[in-house]
Amino acid sequence: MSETTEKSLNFIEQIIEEDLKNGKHDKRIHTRFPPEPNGFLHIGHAKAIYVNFMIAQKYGGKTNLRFDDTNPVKEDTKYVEAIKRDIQWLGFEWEGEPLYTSDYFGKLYAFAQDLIKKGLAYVDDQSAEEIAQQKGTPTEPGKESPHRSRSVDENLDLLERMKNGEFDEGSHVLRAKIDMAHSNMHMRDPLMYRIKKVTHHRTGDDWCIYPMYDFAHGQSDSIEEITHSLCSLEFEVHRPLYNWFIEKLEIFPSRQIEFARLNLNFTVMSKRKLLRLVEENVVDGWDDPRMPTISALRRRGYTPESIRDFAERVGLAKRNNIIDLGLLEFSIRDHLNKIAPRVMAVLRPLKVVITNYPEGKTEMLTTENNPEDESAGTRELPFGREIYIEQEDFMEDAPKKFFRLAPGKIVRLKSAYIIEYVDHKKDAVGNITEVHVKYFENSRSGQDTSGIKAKGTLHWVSAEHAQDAEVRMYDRLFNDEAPDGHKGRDFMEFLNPDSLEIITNAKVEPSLVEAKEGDRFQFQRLGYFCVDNTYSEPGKPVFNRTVTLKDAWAKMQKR
RNA sequence: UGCCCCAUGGUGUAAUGGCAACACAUCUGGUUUUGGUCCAGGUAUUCUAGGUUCGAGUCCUAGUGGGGCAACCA
Repeated sequence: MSETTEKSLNFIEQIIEEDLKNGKHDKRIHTRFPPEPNGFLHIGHAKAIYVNFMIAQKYGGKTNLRFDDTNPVKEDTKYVEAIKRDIQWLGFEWEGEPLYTSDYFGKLYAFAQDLIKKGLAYVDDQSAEEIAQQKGTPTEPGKESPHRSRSVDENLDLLERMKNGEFDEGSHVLRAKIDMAHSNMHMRDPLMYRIKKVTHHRTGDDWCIYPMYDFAHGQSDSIEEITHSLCSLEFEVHRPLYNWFIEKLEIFPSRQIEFARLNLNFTVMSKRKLLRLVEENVVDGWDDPRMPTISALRRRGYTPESIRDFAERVGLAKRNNIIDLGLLEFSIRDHLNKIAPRVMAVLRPLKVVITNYPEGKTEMLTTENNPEDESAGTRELPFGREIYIEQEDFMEDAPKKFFRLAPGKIVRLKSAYIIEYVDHKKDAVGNITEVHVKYFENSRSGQDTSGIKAKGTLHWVSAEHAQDAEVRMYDRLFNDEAPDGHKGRDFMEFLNPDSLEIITNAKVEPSLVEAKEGDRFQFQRLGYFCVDNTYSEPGKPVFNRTVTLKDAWAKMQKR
């Protein structure tokens, strides 16, 4: 037996294990993920998806995918497709076919009739304004509607006529009869149905009335016999109403449990704000790699594994939280470090001439594809008299701790030779245009007999063989930790003007020309990059920077 | 000034009345043909005040602080 360090349970797992112990629901566990198809899924949803699917998986249960489509004004089939794709990409499989709240419109209508018959619901023909006014405030009780005590038959008839489209939008609603003085605002005769003469993406024009969230969600859970209905903290105050409907309708008692949603610093997460970024063309669309959406993370080069790992690491509790973006970056670096092939790419090329290397000679050098993974094998890299190195890897006046190329310095070219500075040239305005070095012939990688110790190692590409490539350097969209956390200031004020830098003349090793959409690489010493799925063309890949490498040198320079 | 929820290092999450720990971040050092990875180590934590108890981060009360609730949205 191996020693397994027992991982402690989160509060939902504790509830579930208690239920299991008590034999509740015949020890069955069934969760659901209930998105409204009115926008794209983001990293916050990824956590909710992870929580729902992993908890069911852990206890041998099932997870439904249910589209909460009760408001046809905002919903659309195109979002249904995007949501399904994102969940599958994350690696989760829902039980059976996707479900829809709209599938239950008939049952919900019957539930409404049932409540009317029990004297627990009534049709109100006041305006939205009047109803809002009578609702009271958190500190003052509300007033009862003058229509509150209509007869069962009259209510039944009015509801029927609402359904049949005999009334205008806004003229009538169905309300639950609970308590207009209740301390919980949601219990003050909440709306159950409103008239909307709008075509629904699935039921078409079958219905003129649509149920409100509170009269749809819990009952849908119940119809599907969901045992544990997990949702975010904001629905905590809805729980008494959720339970009220279930109790009065005498239907399957699903249990709602709330947990804290994910918040990330340096970003915004609300659909409304993300939509604004898209509509005002601040970004390139919902899947712009700077967005926190699942589709953007995918395009940026994040792996499903890394997002699941992140969701695991952020934990699960009821405390409001703001997760450091650095944790997400840790998760993707950690995964990519293990799987991404290392390649040579120079973003800002500086020509280096090896003056003692034979002109016209090309030799092939062997380099490992991934030092973390022996099975990744090796490949050949062409080397010649002229190469490109990174501009920032040469300094005319270098400080002591600069372990790169500079007057008087010796460095190793990764997988190639050790070189020594000889000379450099500048243009009229003082830019360095070319560096001359000499190489040590007996220092070739793998067969180094020179005995020379080089302090630094540089990445490079052969000038003759290098290919031009476009590289998109993405950075955080906002330069403020909480862009939407400043009272009286718009989050757009905190946009990072440098969130995208497009480099069109990067030099990459020849093998990269064949890179395909979605391929991920580590550009040696620079970071992780992947082939963009939108701008790339066959033979002309465009690379997105997923994340930089950790950079101790940059950190040192800041100090 | 009503109701509900929450409070543990910088950020998250554990400790289920019995030695406050883990991850990320941060700092030192080592290894290294990536200033990456890896390895070793350090800094740093129970909101306040009472109470219960042999013993409280944990239970109780009050306070303080944070969040949520008054859409014909979900």
